[in-house]
Amino acid sequence: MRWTSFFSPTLRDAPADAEAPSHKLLVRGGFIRQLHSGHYTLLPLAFRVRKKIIKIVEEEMDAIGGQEVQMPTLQPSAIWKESGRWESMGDIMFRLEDRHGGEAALGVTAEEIFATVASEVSSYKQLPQMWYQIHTKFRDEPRPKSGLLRVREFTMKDAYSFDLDEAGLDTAFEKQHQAYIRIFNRLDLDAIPVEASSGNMGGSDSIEFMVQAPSGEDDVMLCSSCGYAANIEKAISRVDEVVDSAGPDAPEKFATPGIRTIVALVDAGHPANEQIKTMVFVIDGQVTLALVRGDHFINEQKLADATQANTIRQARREETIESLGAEPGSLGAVNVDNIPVFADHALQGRTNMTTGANEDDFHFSGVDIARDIAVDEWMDLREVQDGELCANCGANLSKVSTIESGHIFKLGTKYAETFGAKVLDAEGKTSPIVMGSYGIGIERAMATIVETHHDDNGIIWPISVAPFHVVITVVQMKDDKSVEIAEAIYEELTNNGIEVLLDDRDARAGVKFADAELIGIPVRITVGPKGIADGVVEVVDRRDGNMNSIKIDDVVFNIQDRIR
RNA sequence: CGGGUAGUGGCGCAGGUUGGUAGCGCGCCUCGUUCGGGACGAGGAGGUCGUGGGUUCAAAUCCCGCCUACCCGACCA
Repeated sequence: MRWTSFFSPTLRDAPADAEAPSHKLLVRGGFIRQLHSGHYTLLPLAFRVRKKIIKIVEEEMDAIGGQEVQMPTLQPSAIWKESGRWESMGDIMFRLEDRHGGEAALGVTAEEIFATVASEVSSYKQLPQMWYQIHTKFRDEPRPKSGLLRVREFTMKDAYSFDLDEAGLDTAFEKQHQAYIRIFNRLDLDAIPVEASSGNMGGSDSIEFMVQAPSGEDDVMLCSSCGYAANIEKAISRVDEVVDSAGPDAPEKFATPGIRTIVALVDAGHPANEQIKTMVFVIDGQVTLALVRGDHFINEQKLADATQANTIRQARREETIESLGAEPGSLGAVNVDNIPVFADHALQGRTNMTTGANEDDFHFSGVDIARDIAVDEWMDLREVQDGELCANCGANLSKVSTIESGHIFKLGTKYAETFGAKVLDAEGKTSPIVMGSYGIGIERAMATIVETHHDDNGIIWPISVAPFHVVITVVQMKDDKSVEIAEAIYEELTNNGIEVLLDDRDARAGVKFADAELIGIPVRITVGPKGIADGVVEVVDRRDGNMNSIKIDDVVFNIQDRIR
């Protein structure tokens, strides 16, 4: 490709509203342009990178027996209603009506459709199966941001496995896990597999592949000593024990005028770890209390997971007042029996604690949880904090910000049962197919690579996904000899299957160098009169800037060697 | 959804409080001189000032509504 006929509108300045490095560089480099919030046009450069990522993903999926298919993106509401996710997907789903008033949605993910197709499998002899597609997904994110990192329309590789039993699922899951490791290696992404919450996918185990980056939105707890790694929505740690002093025979109400927070109550002589923090949620329409220790923090996803909630939100002030009779700040679970109460494990067996009295400006002290609070269920609700101790080995946990690059789920039989995907086993018994689901966001992977592969001058693509392998910079377009040699090298490299961008623009060398570095081509060949006089061209490595003078006759071999 | 900021040529911005018919840098086009790290000179092209309404002789500027984008939050009970 010749630069003069290639569309790559580079900019000197990044748009003012870009924040993340990948956002700035992809816009500046002429890879992408925004159409509106969360929707981007992929220009030729980005499209080339996307294609390469897709190819790698396809090769690794095919290598573990994946069969590529394509499902419709416009989907009828019926299948989503059957699985219950027409409700539980909530506002994330783009919904629309056709001319007959039929409800439909744009695909967010495709478990329902794949399970529907899998209902044609009727014998265990046809299993296992593994199907995947690379297709557009639509998600009406509450807040698209950071260029390609969080968008509303994107390409996703979603794979689905179908097995006779749990053991088969384990095998498929492990194959995917290994394939993911290979994919991220080839993308040069240092992805850490972590234990994760399954969200509203349902199912048991799930593993996320997380890439550390400052612009990441997901927090992960890592143990440097034993390797424990978990999403903060799932992570656990050692809890420091508190020894309670003996309390009274019954809770004692006391006045706390103006005291509305844990901190204020600490100032009044009640240590935070001797308080009960009471939060009010509405879970699937039901007002519910969630309790954690005063110095702990609740993780809402943990509550959602533990209660298998479809929808969960914090209660509005009016709802709180109506159901408990007091304003936030004076809430508690003592004597509450008409509302479900869920409590964090760290509160189990605690006595002589302080909590709100459900009466404005009053609290209880001397609360014995077992005696005074009707806990309906104990669960893990506490969010691990940076620096807490690893539950496995006791070393320090550190909290790192990461980008979720892949997620694999063991789904179990939920979708198969709903959509009648069942087979007869060897004994002639009917059994539901056991499914797994495995996703990678293609454009997010692209942006993540930029997040982790750039310097002050621009992007540094790994060879495996670079839009071109080589850029030939002709320093002096007016120098016929330079042009002639550049053309010859261009032709020979191209004939050898190497992707070359020939910078034949009549621009100053500085401009050409800067653009080549900005768009991040891994290898640059500089052809100019200075080198030609000595019979050489310069070959520069984008990563380290190292420059080698190479004899013109040797340059093709040299390049082949580099990009192998 | 809540809070904040901002919409003026392709990109970055000024102008606005004090209304008078739009400007700067970069980029783009032409010519010339230059030419190994974002050149210089001369001459050009390009803007319904987000949008609808209002006030006024006159609105980018003042007033009201709406739209859009970005940032923070949507845990501190």
